Amino acid sequence: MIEGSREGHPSAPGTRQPRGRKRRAEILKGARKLFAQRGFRGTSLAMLAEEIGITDAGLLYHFPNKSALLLAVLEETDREQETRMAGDLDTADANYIASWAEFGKVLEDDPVLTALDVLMSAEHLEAGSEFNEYFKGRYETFRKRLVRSFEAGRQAGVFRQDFDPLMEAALMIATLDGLRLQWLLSDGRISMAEVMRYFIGHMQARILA
Amino acid sequence: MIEGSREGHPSAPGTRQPRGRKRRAEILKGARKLFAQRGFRGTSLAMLAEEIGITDAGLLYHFPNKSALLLAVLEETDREQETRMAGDLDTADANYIASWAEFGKVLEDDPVLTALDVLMSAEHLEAGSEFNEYFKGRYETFRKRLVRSFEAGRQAGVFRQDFDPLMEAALMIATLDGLRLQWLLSDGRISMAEVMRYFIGHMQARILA
DNA sequence: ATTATCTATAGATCTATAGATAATGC
DNA sequence: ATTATCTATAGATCTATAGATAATGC
Repeated sequence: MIEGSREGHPSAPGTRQPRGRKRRAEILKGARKLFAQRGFRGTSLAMLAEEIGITDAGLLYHFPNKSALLLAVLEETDREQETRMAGDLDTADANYIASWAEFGKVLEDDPVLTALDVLMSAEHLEAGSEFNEYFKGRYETFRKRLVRSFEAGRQAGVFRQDFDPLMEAALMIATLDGLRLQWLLSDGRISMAEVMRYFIGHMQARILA
Repeated sequence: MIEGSREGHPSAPGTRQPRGRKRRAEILKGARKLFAQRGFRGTSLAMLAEEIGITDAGLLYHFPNKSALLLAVLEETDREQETRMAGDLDTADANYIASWAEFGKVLEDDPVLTALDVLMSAEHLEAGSEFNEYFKGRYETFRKRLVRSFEAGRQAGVFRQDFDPLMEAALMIATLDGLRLQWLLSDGRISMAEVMRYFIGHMQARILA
């Protein structure tokens, strides 16, 4: 359904020469920033081009249209988040839980990415809209990985038998997501890092064997 | 800073005759729906006018511009939420906490309003943007009311002495906010009502005396 | 007589394309 | 020779206003 990232066979435009690759990276960085500040719909190609110091037609040489650009931004941030949170998601023991306590801090350290995620998810809530499936899938995947972690920890005897992994996963994700909004709308006075540590502390009390 | 809701002295246009008042209400309802589906920036006056069965110029007789329309929508939803959650916020004892457990259910019962809140908050995250202060203020107010509830319950001896009201308030709001997104992006498979009850159950265990 | 709505349109975007030009790599 | 970028512009919006007309209330 979502097209545009991988072209035919010859490598995508803007990736063949160093100059092009560099410009492409600048475009992605600028897009991430403006989409995070003003949303996908609130950012025009002209605004973005000006931010980068290029014309909008120049920009469209690199990405065939605005949607393809957003897709590329999302693919890039996905890769980053994957490497950042890598091991923390796919196994679980007492140490991993401790690392979950730092997820709030991780988000605070990249405010642009945090705002981007909040805004892009919200702008694509509508069923059937172009990126809706993408965001639904991302939630599903993330939640499933957490659930598997909880189950693994339970089988390893690190966690108790009588808790509901899906419930805990949904709650943990909700906490993290909700904190983003509150952090962004309180000039940072509500600390994601702090509240997340508090939350995970109590989660440990609930589920550790 | 935000203008447009209250006009000069003669009552606002569209409120003087029954026909006008009815149309005005239809506009607000349509705006709520479309803003919730496609965002403020994603909704054009023409789209909205068509939804209602009027022309965009006709619409602008009732609200001088798009911002004034959003402001009116927000004022209306504020009033509704205030009456709905009325007593539940300004005192706290064991019963009130039980009513907090139903906040998830309350949000599930009005999906349009829930999506509207998520989308409008996200679209106005940027410091200095037209409605940013409005959303910041709303969070601040809500959080303060909860903190006061917690403190009142503590002084009444219903709650323990050794918990942090601000932390619990921030966490409770984050949970509710995060659940909205997860609920909306899971076709309702993650139930706000259910997870919120679970959360409040454990909160009670933490803070009840 | 006043209030509500419409037609028509200005003027400012916005996305995207065509075709020309400049920069790079062989 | 190929890749990257620009100029110019089409065509589709978008918000908002001016001025005309229709509906309502006295």
